[in-house]
Amino acid sequence: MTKTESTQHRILDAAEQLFAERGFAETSLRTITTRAKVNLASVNYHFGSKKSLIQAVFDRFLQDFTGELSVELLTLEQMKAEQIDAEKLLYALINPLLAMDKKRKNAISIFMRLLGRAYAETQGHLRRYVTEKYGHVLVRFTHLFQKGYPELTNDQIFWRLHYMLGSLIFTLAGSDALRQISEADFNRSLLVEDVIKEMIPFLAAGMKA
Amino acid sequence: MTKTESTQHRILDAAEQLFAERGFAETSLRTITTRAKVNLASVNYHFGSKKSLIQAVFDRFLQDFTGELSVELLTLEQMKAEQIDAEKLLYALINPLLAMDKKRKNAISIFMRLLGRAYAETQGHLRRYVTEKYGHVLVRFTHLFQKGYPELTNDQIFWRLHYMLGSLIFTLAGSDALRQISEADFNRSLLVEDVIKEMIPFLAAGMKA
DNA sequence: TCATTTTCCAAACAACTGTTTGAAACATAC
DNA sequence: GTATGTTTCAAACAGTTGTTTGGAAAATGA
Repeated sequence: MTKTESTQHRILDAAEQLFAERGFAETSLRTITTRAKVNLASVNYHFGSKKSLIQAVFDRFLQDFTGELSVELLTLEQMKAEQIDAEKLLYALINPLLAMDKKRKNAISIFMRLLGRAYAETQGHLRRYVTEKYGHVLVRFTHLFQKGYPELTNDQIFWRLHYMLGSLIFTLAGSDALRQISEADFNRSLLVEDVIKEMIPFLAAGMKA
Repeated sequence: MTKTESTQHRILDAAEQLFAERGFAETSLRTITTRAKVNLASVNYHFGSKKSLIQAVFDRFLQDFTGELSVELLTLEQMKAEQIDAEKLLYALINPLLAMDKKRKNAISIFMRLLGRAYAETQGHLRRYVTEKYGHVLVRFTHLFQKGYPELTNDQIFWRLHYMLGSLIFTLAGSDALRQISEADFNRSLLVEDVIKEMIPFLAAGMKA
């Protein structure tokens, strides 16, 4: 148990945490390799470059997430249009997230932060990489949304999807910090799952509006 | 007309645009001073440091925004509880934004990008600076929300406010890019105002849920 | 006009960045 | 054992970063 992990694994673990905390440009390879307790040169040896390391971090998360999301979408795709509603669509996104969080501590927060940073990367390398490699799953989600709510125009679907993602990413990315604020102000503790469950009615109401 | 602006003004203009586009760490002082057509040393001369320059950029935006927001809140604060609803609260935020956008081109997109980046700054220097200096306006907004919807718990108010901000910031920060996607996919042009008006029913429904 | 303060500017500074190198250490197979 | 391929490591590389410096230029006030 807790065997010494491989160098690549250790680098990925340290990198994803530091990238989520500080951002890509603000995290130097020396910080990563120090935390991972590996030699500086091993990043370039195993991953080629810092850019490739960033992509590798995303790949590990997104393969896991999109895999589970695809299963959720498959069951929804077999339903009739009347059976599809906003809540079911939301849970198709949230269930894979919660599953990730069970396997790895703070996975949701880290993952959402990374997504937020990828989105902020307006120069777009990373955003393009992510959408080109994993965009097809989002397209399937969009089609289910249209199927469940045929009275909405394509534009409305498109934008409401982004409003929803905005709430999700923004809130869950900051859930650590926000939870602390909430605990200080209202003197009660909150779990990520509680925060998410609080979101469902808000988002569902908006999607149906 | 179009007199040569002061050095500080030119630096602020170049900086806010570049910070919004690329981020703080990704934007060097040399890039800023080149675009502003001023000497490199003038940033440290006029602002002291890069960090102070970032704060100055935020100050210029936030003084403008919170000033106008405060006026909107004042009229709401004179209303009876029954008159306050989600739509009015949303317009209290949105009207100052639209006013800014009229004065300065793409101001909404730039402003929201900056806010998103400040929020992502989890180390927190900037976030703390912003909340400490301008947080009281947000507190007034929260109180109005509570007044209008007394059936909601403090927790619900707190979180729904953040869901709303997430949608707003996320969507409007990327509105340039998203508008392009939307125009390509659905072959119709959109204005920022249209995007915002699309958001109102979504957000209002969620807040009332 | 002269004296004083403010602003500008080219050059240099030390610190840090991602990446490369070549040899050492290790592992694997024969 | 030797030979072969893989992985680690300290050191150095060239480039970029924010900041400082000291003198020139401009502006200000008497």
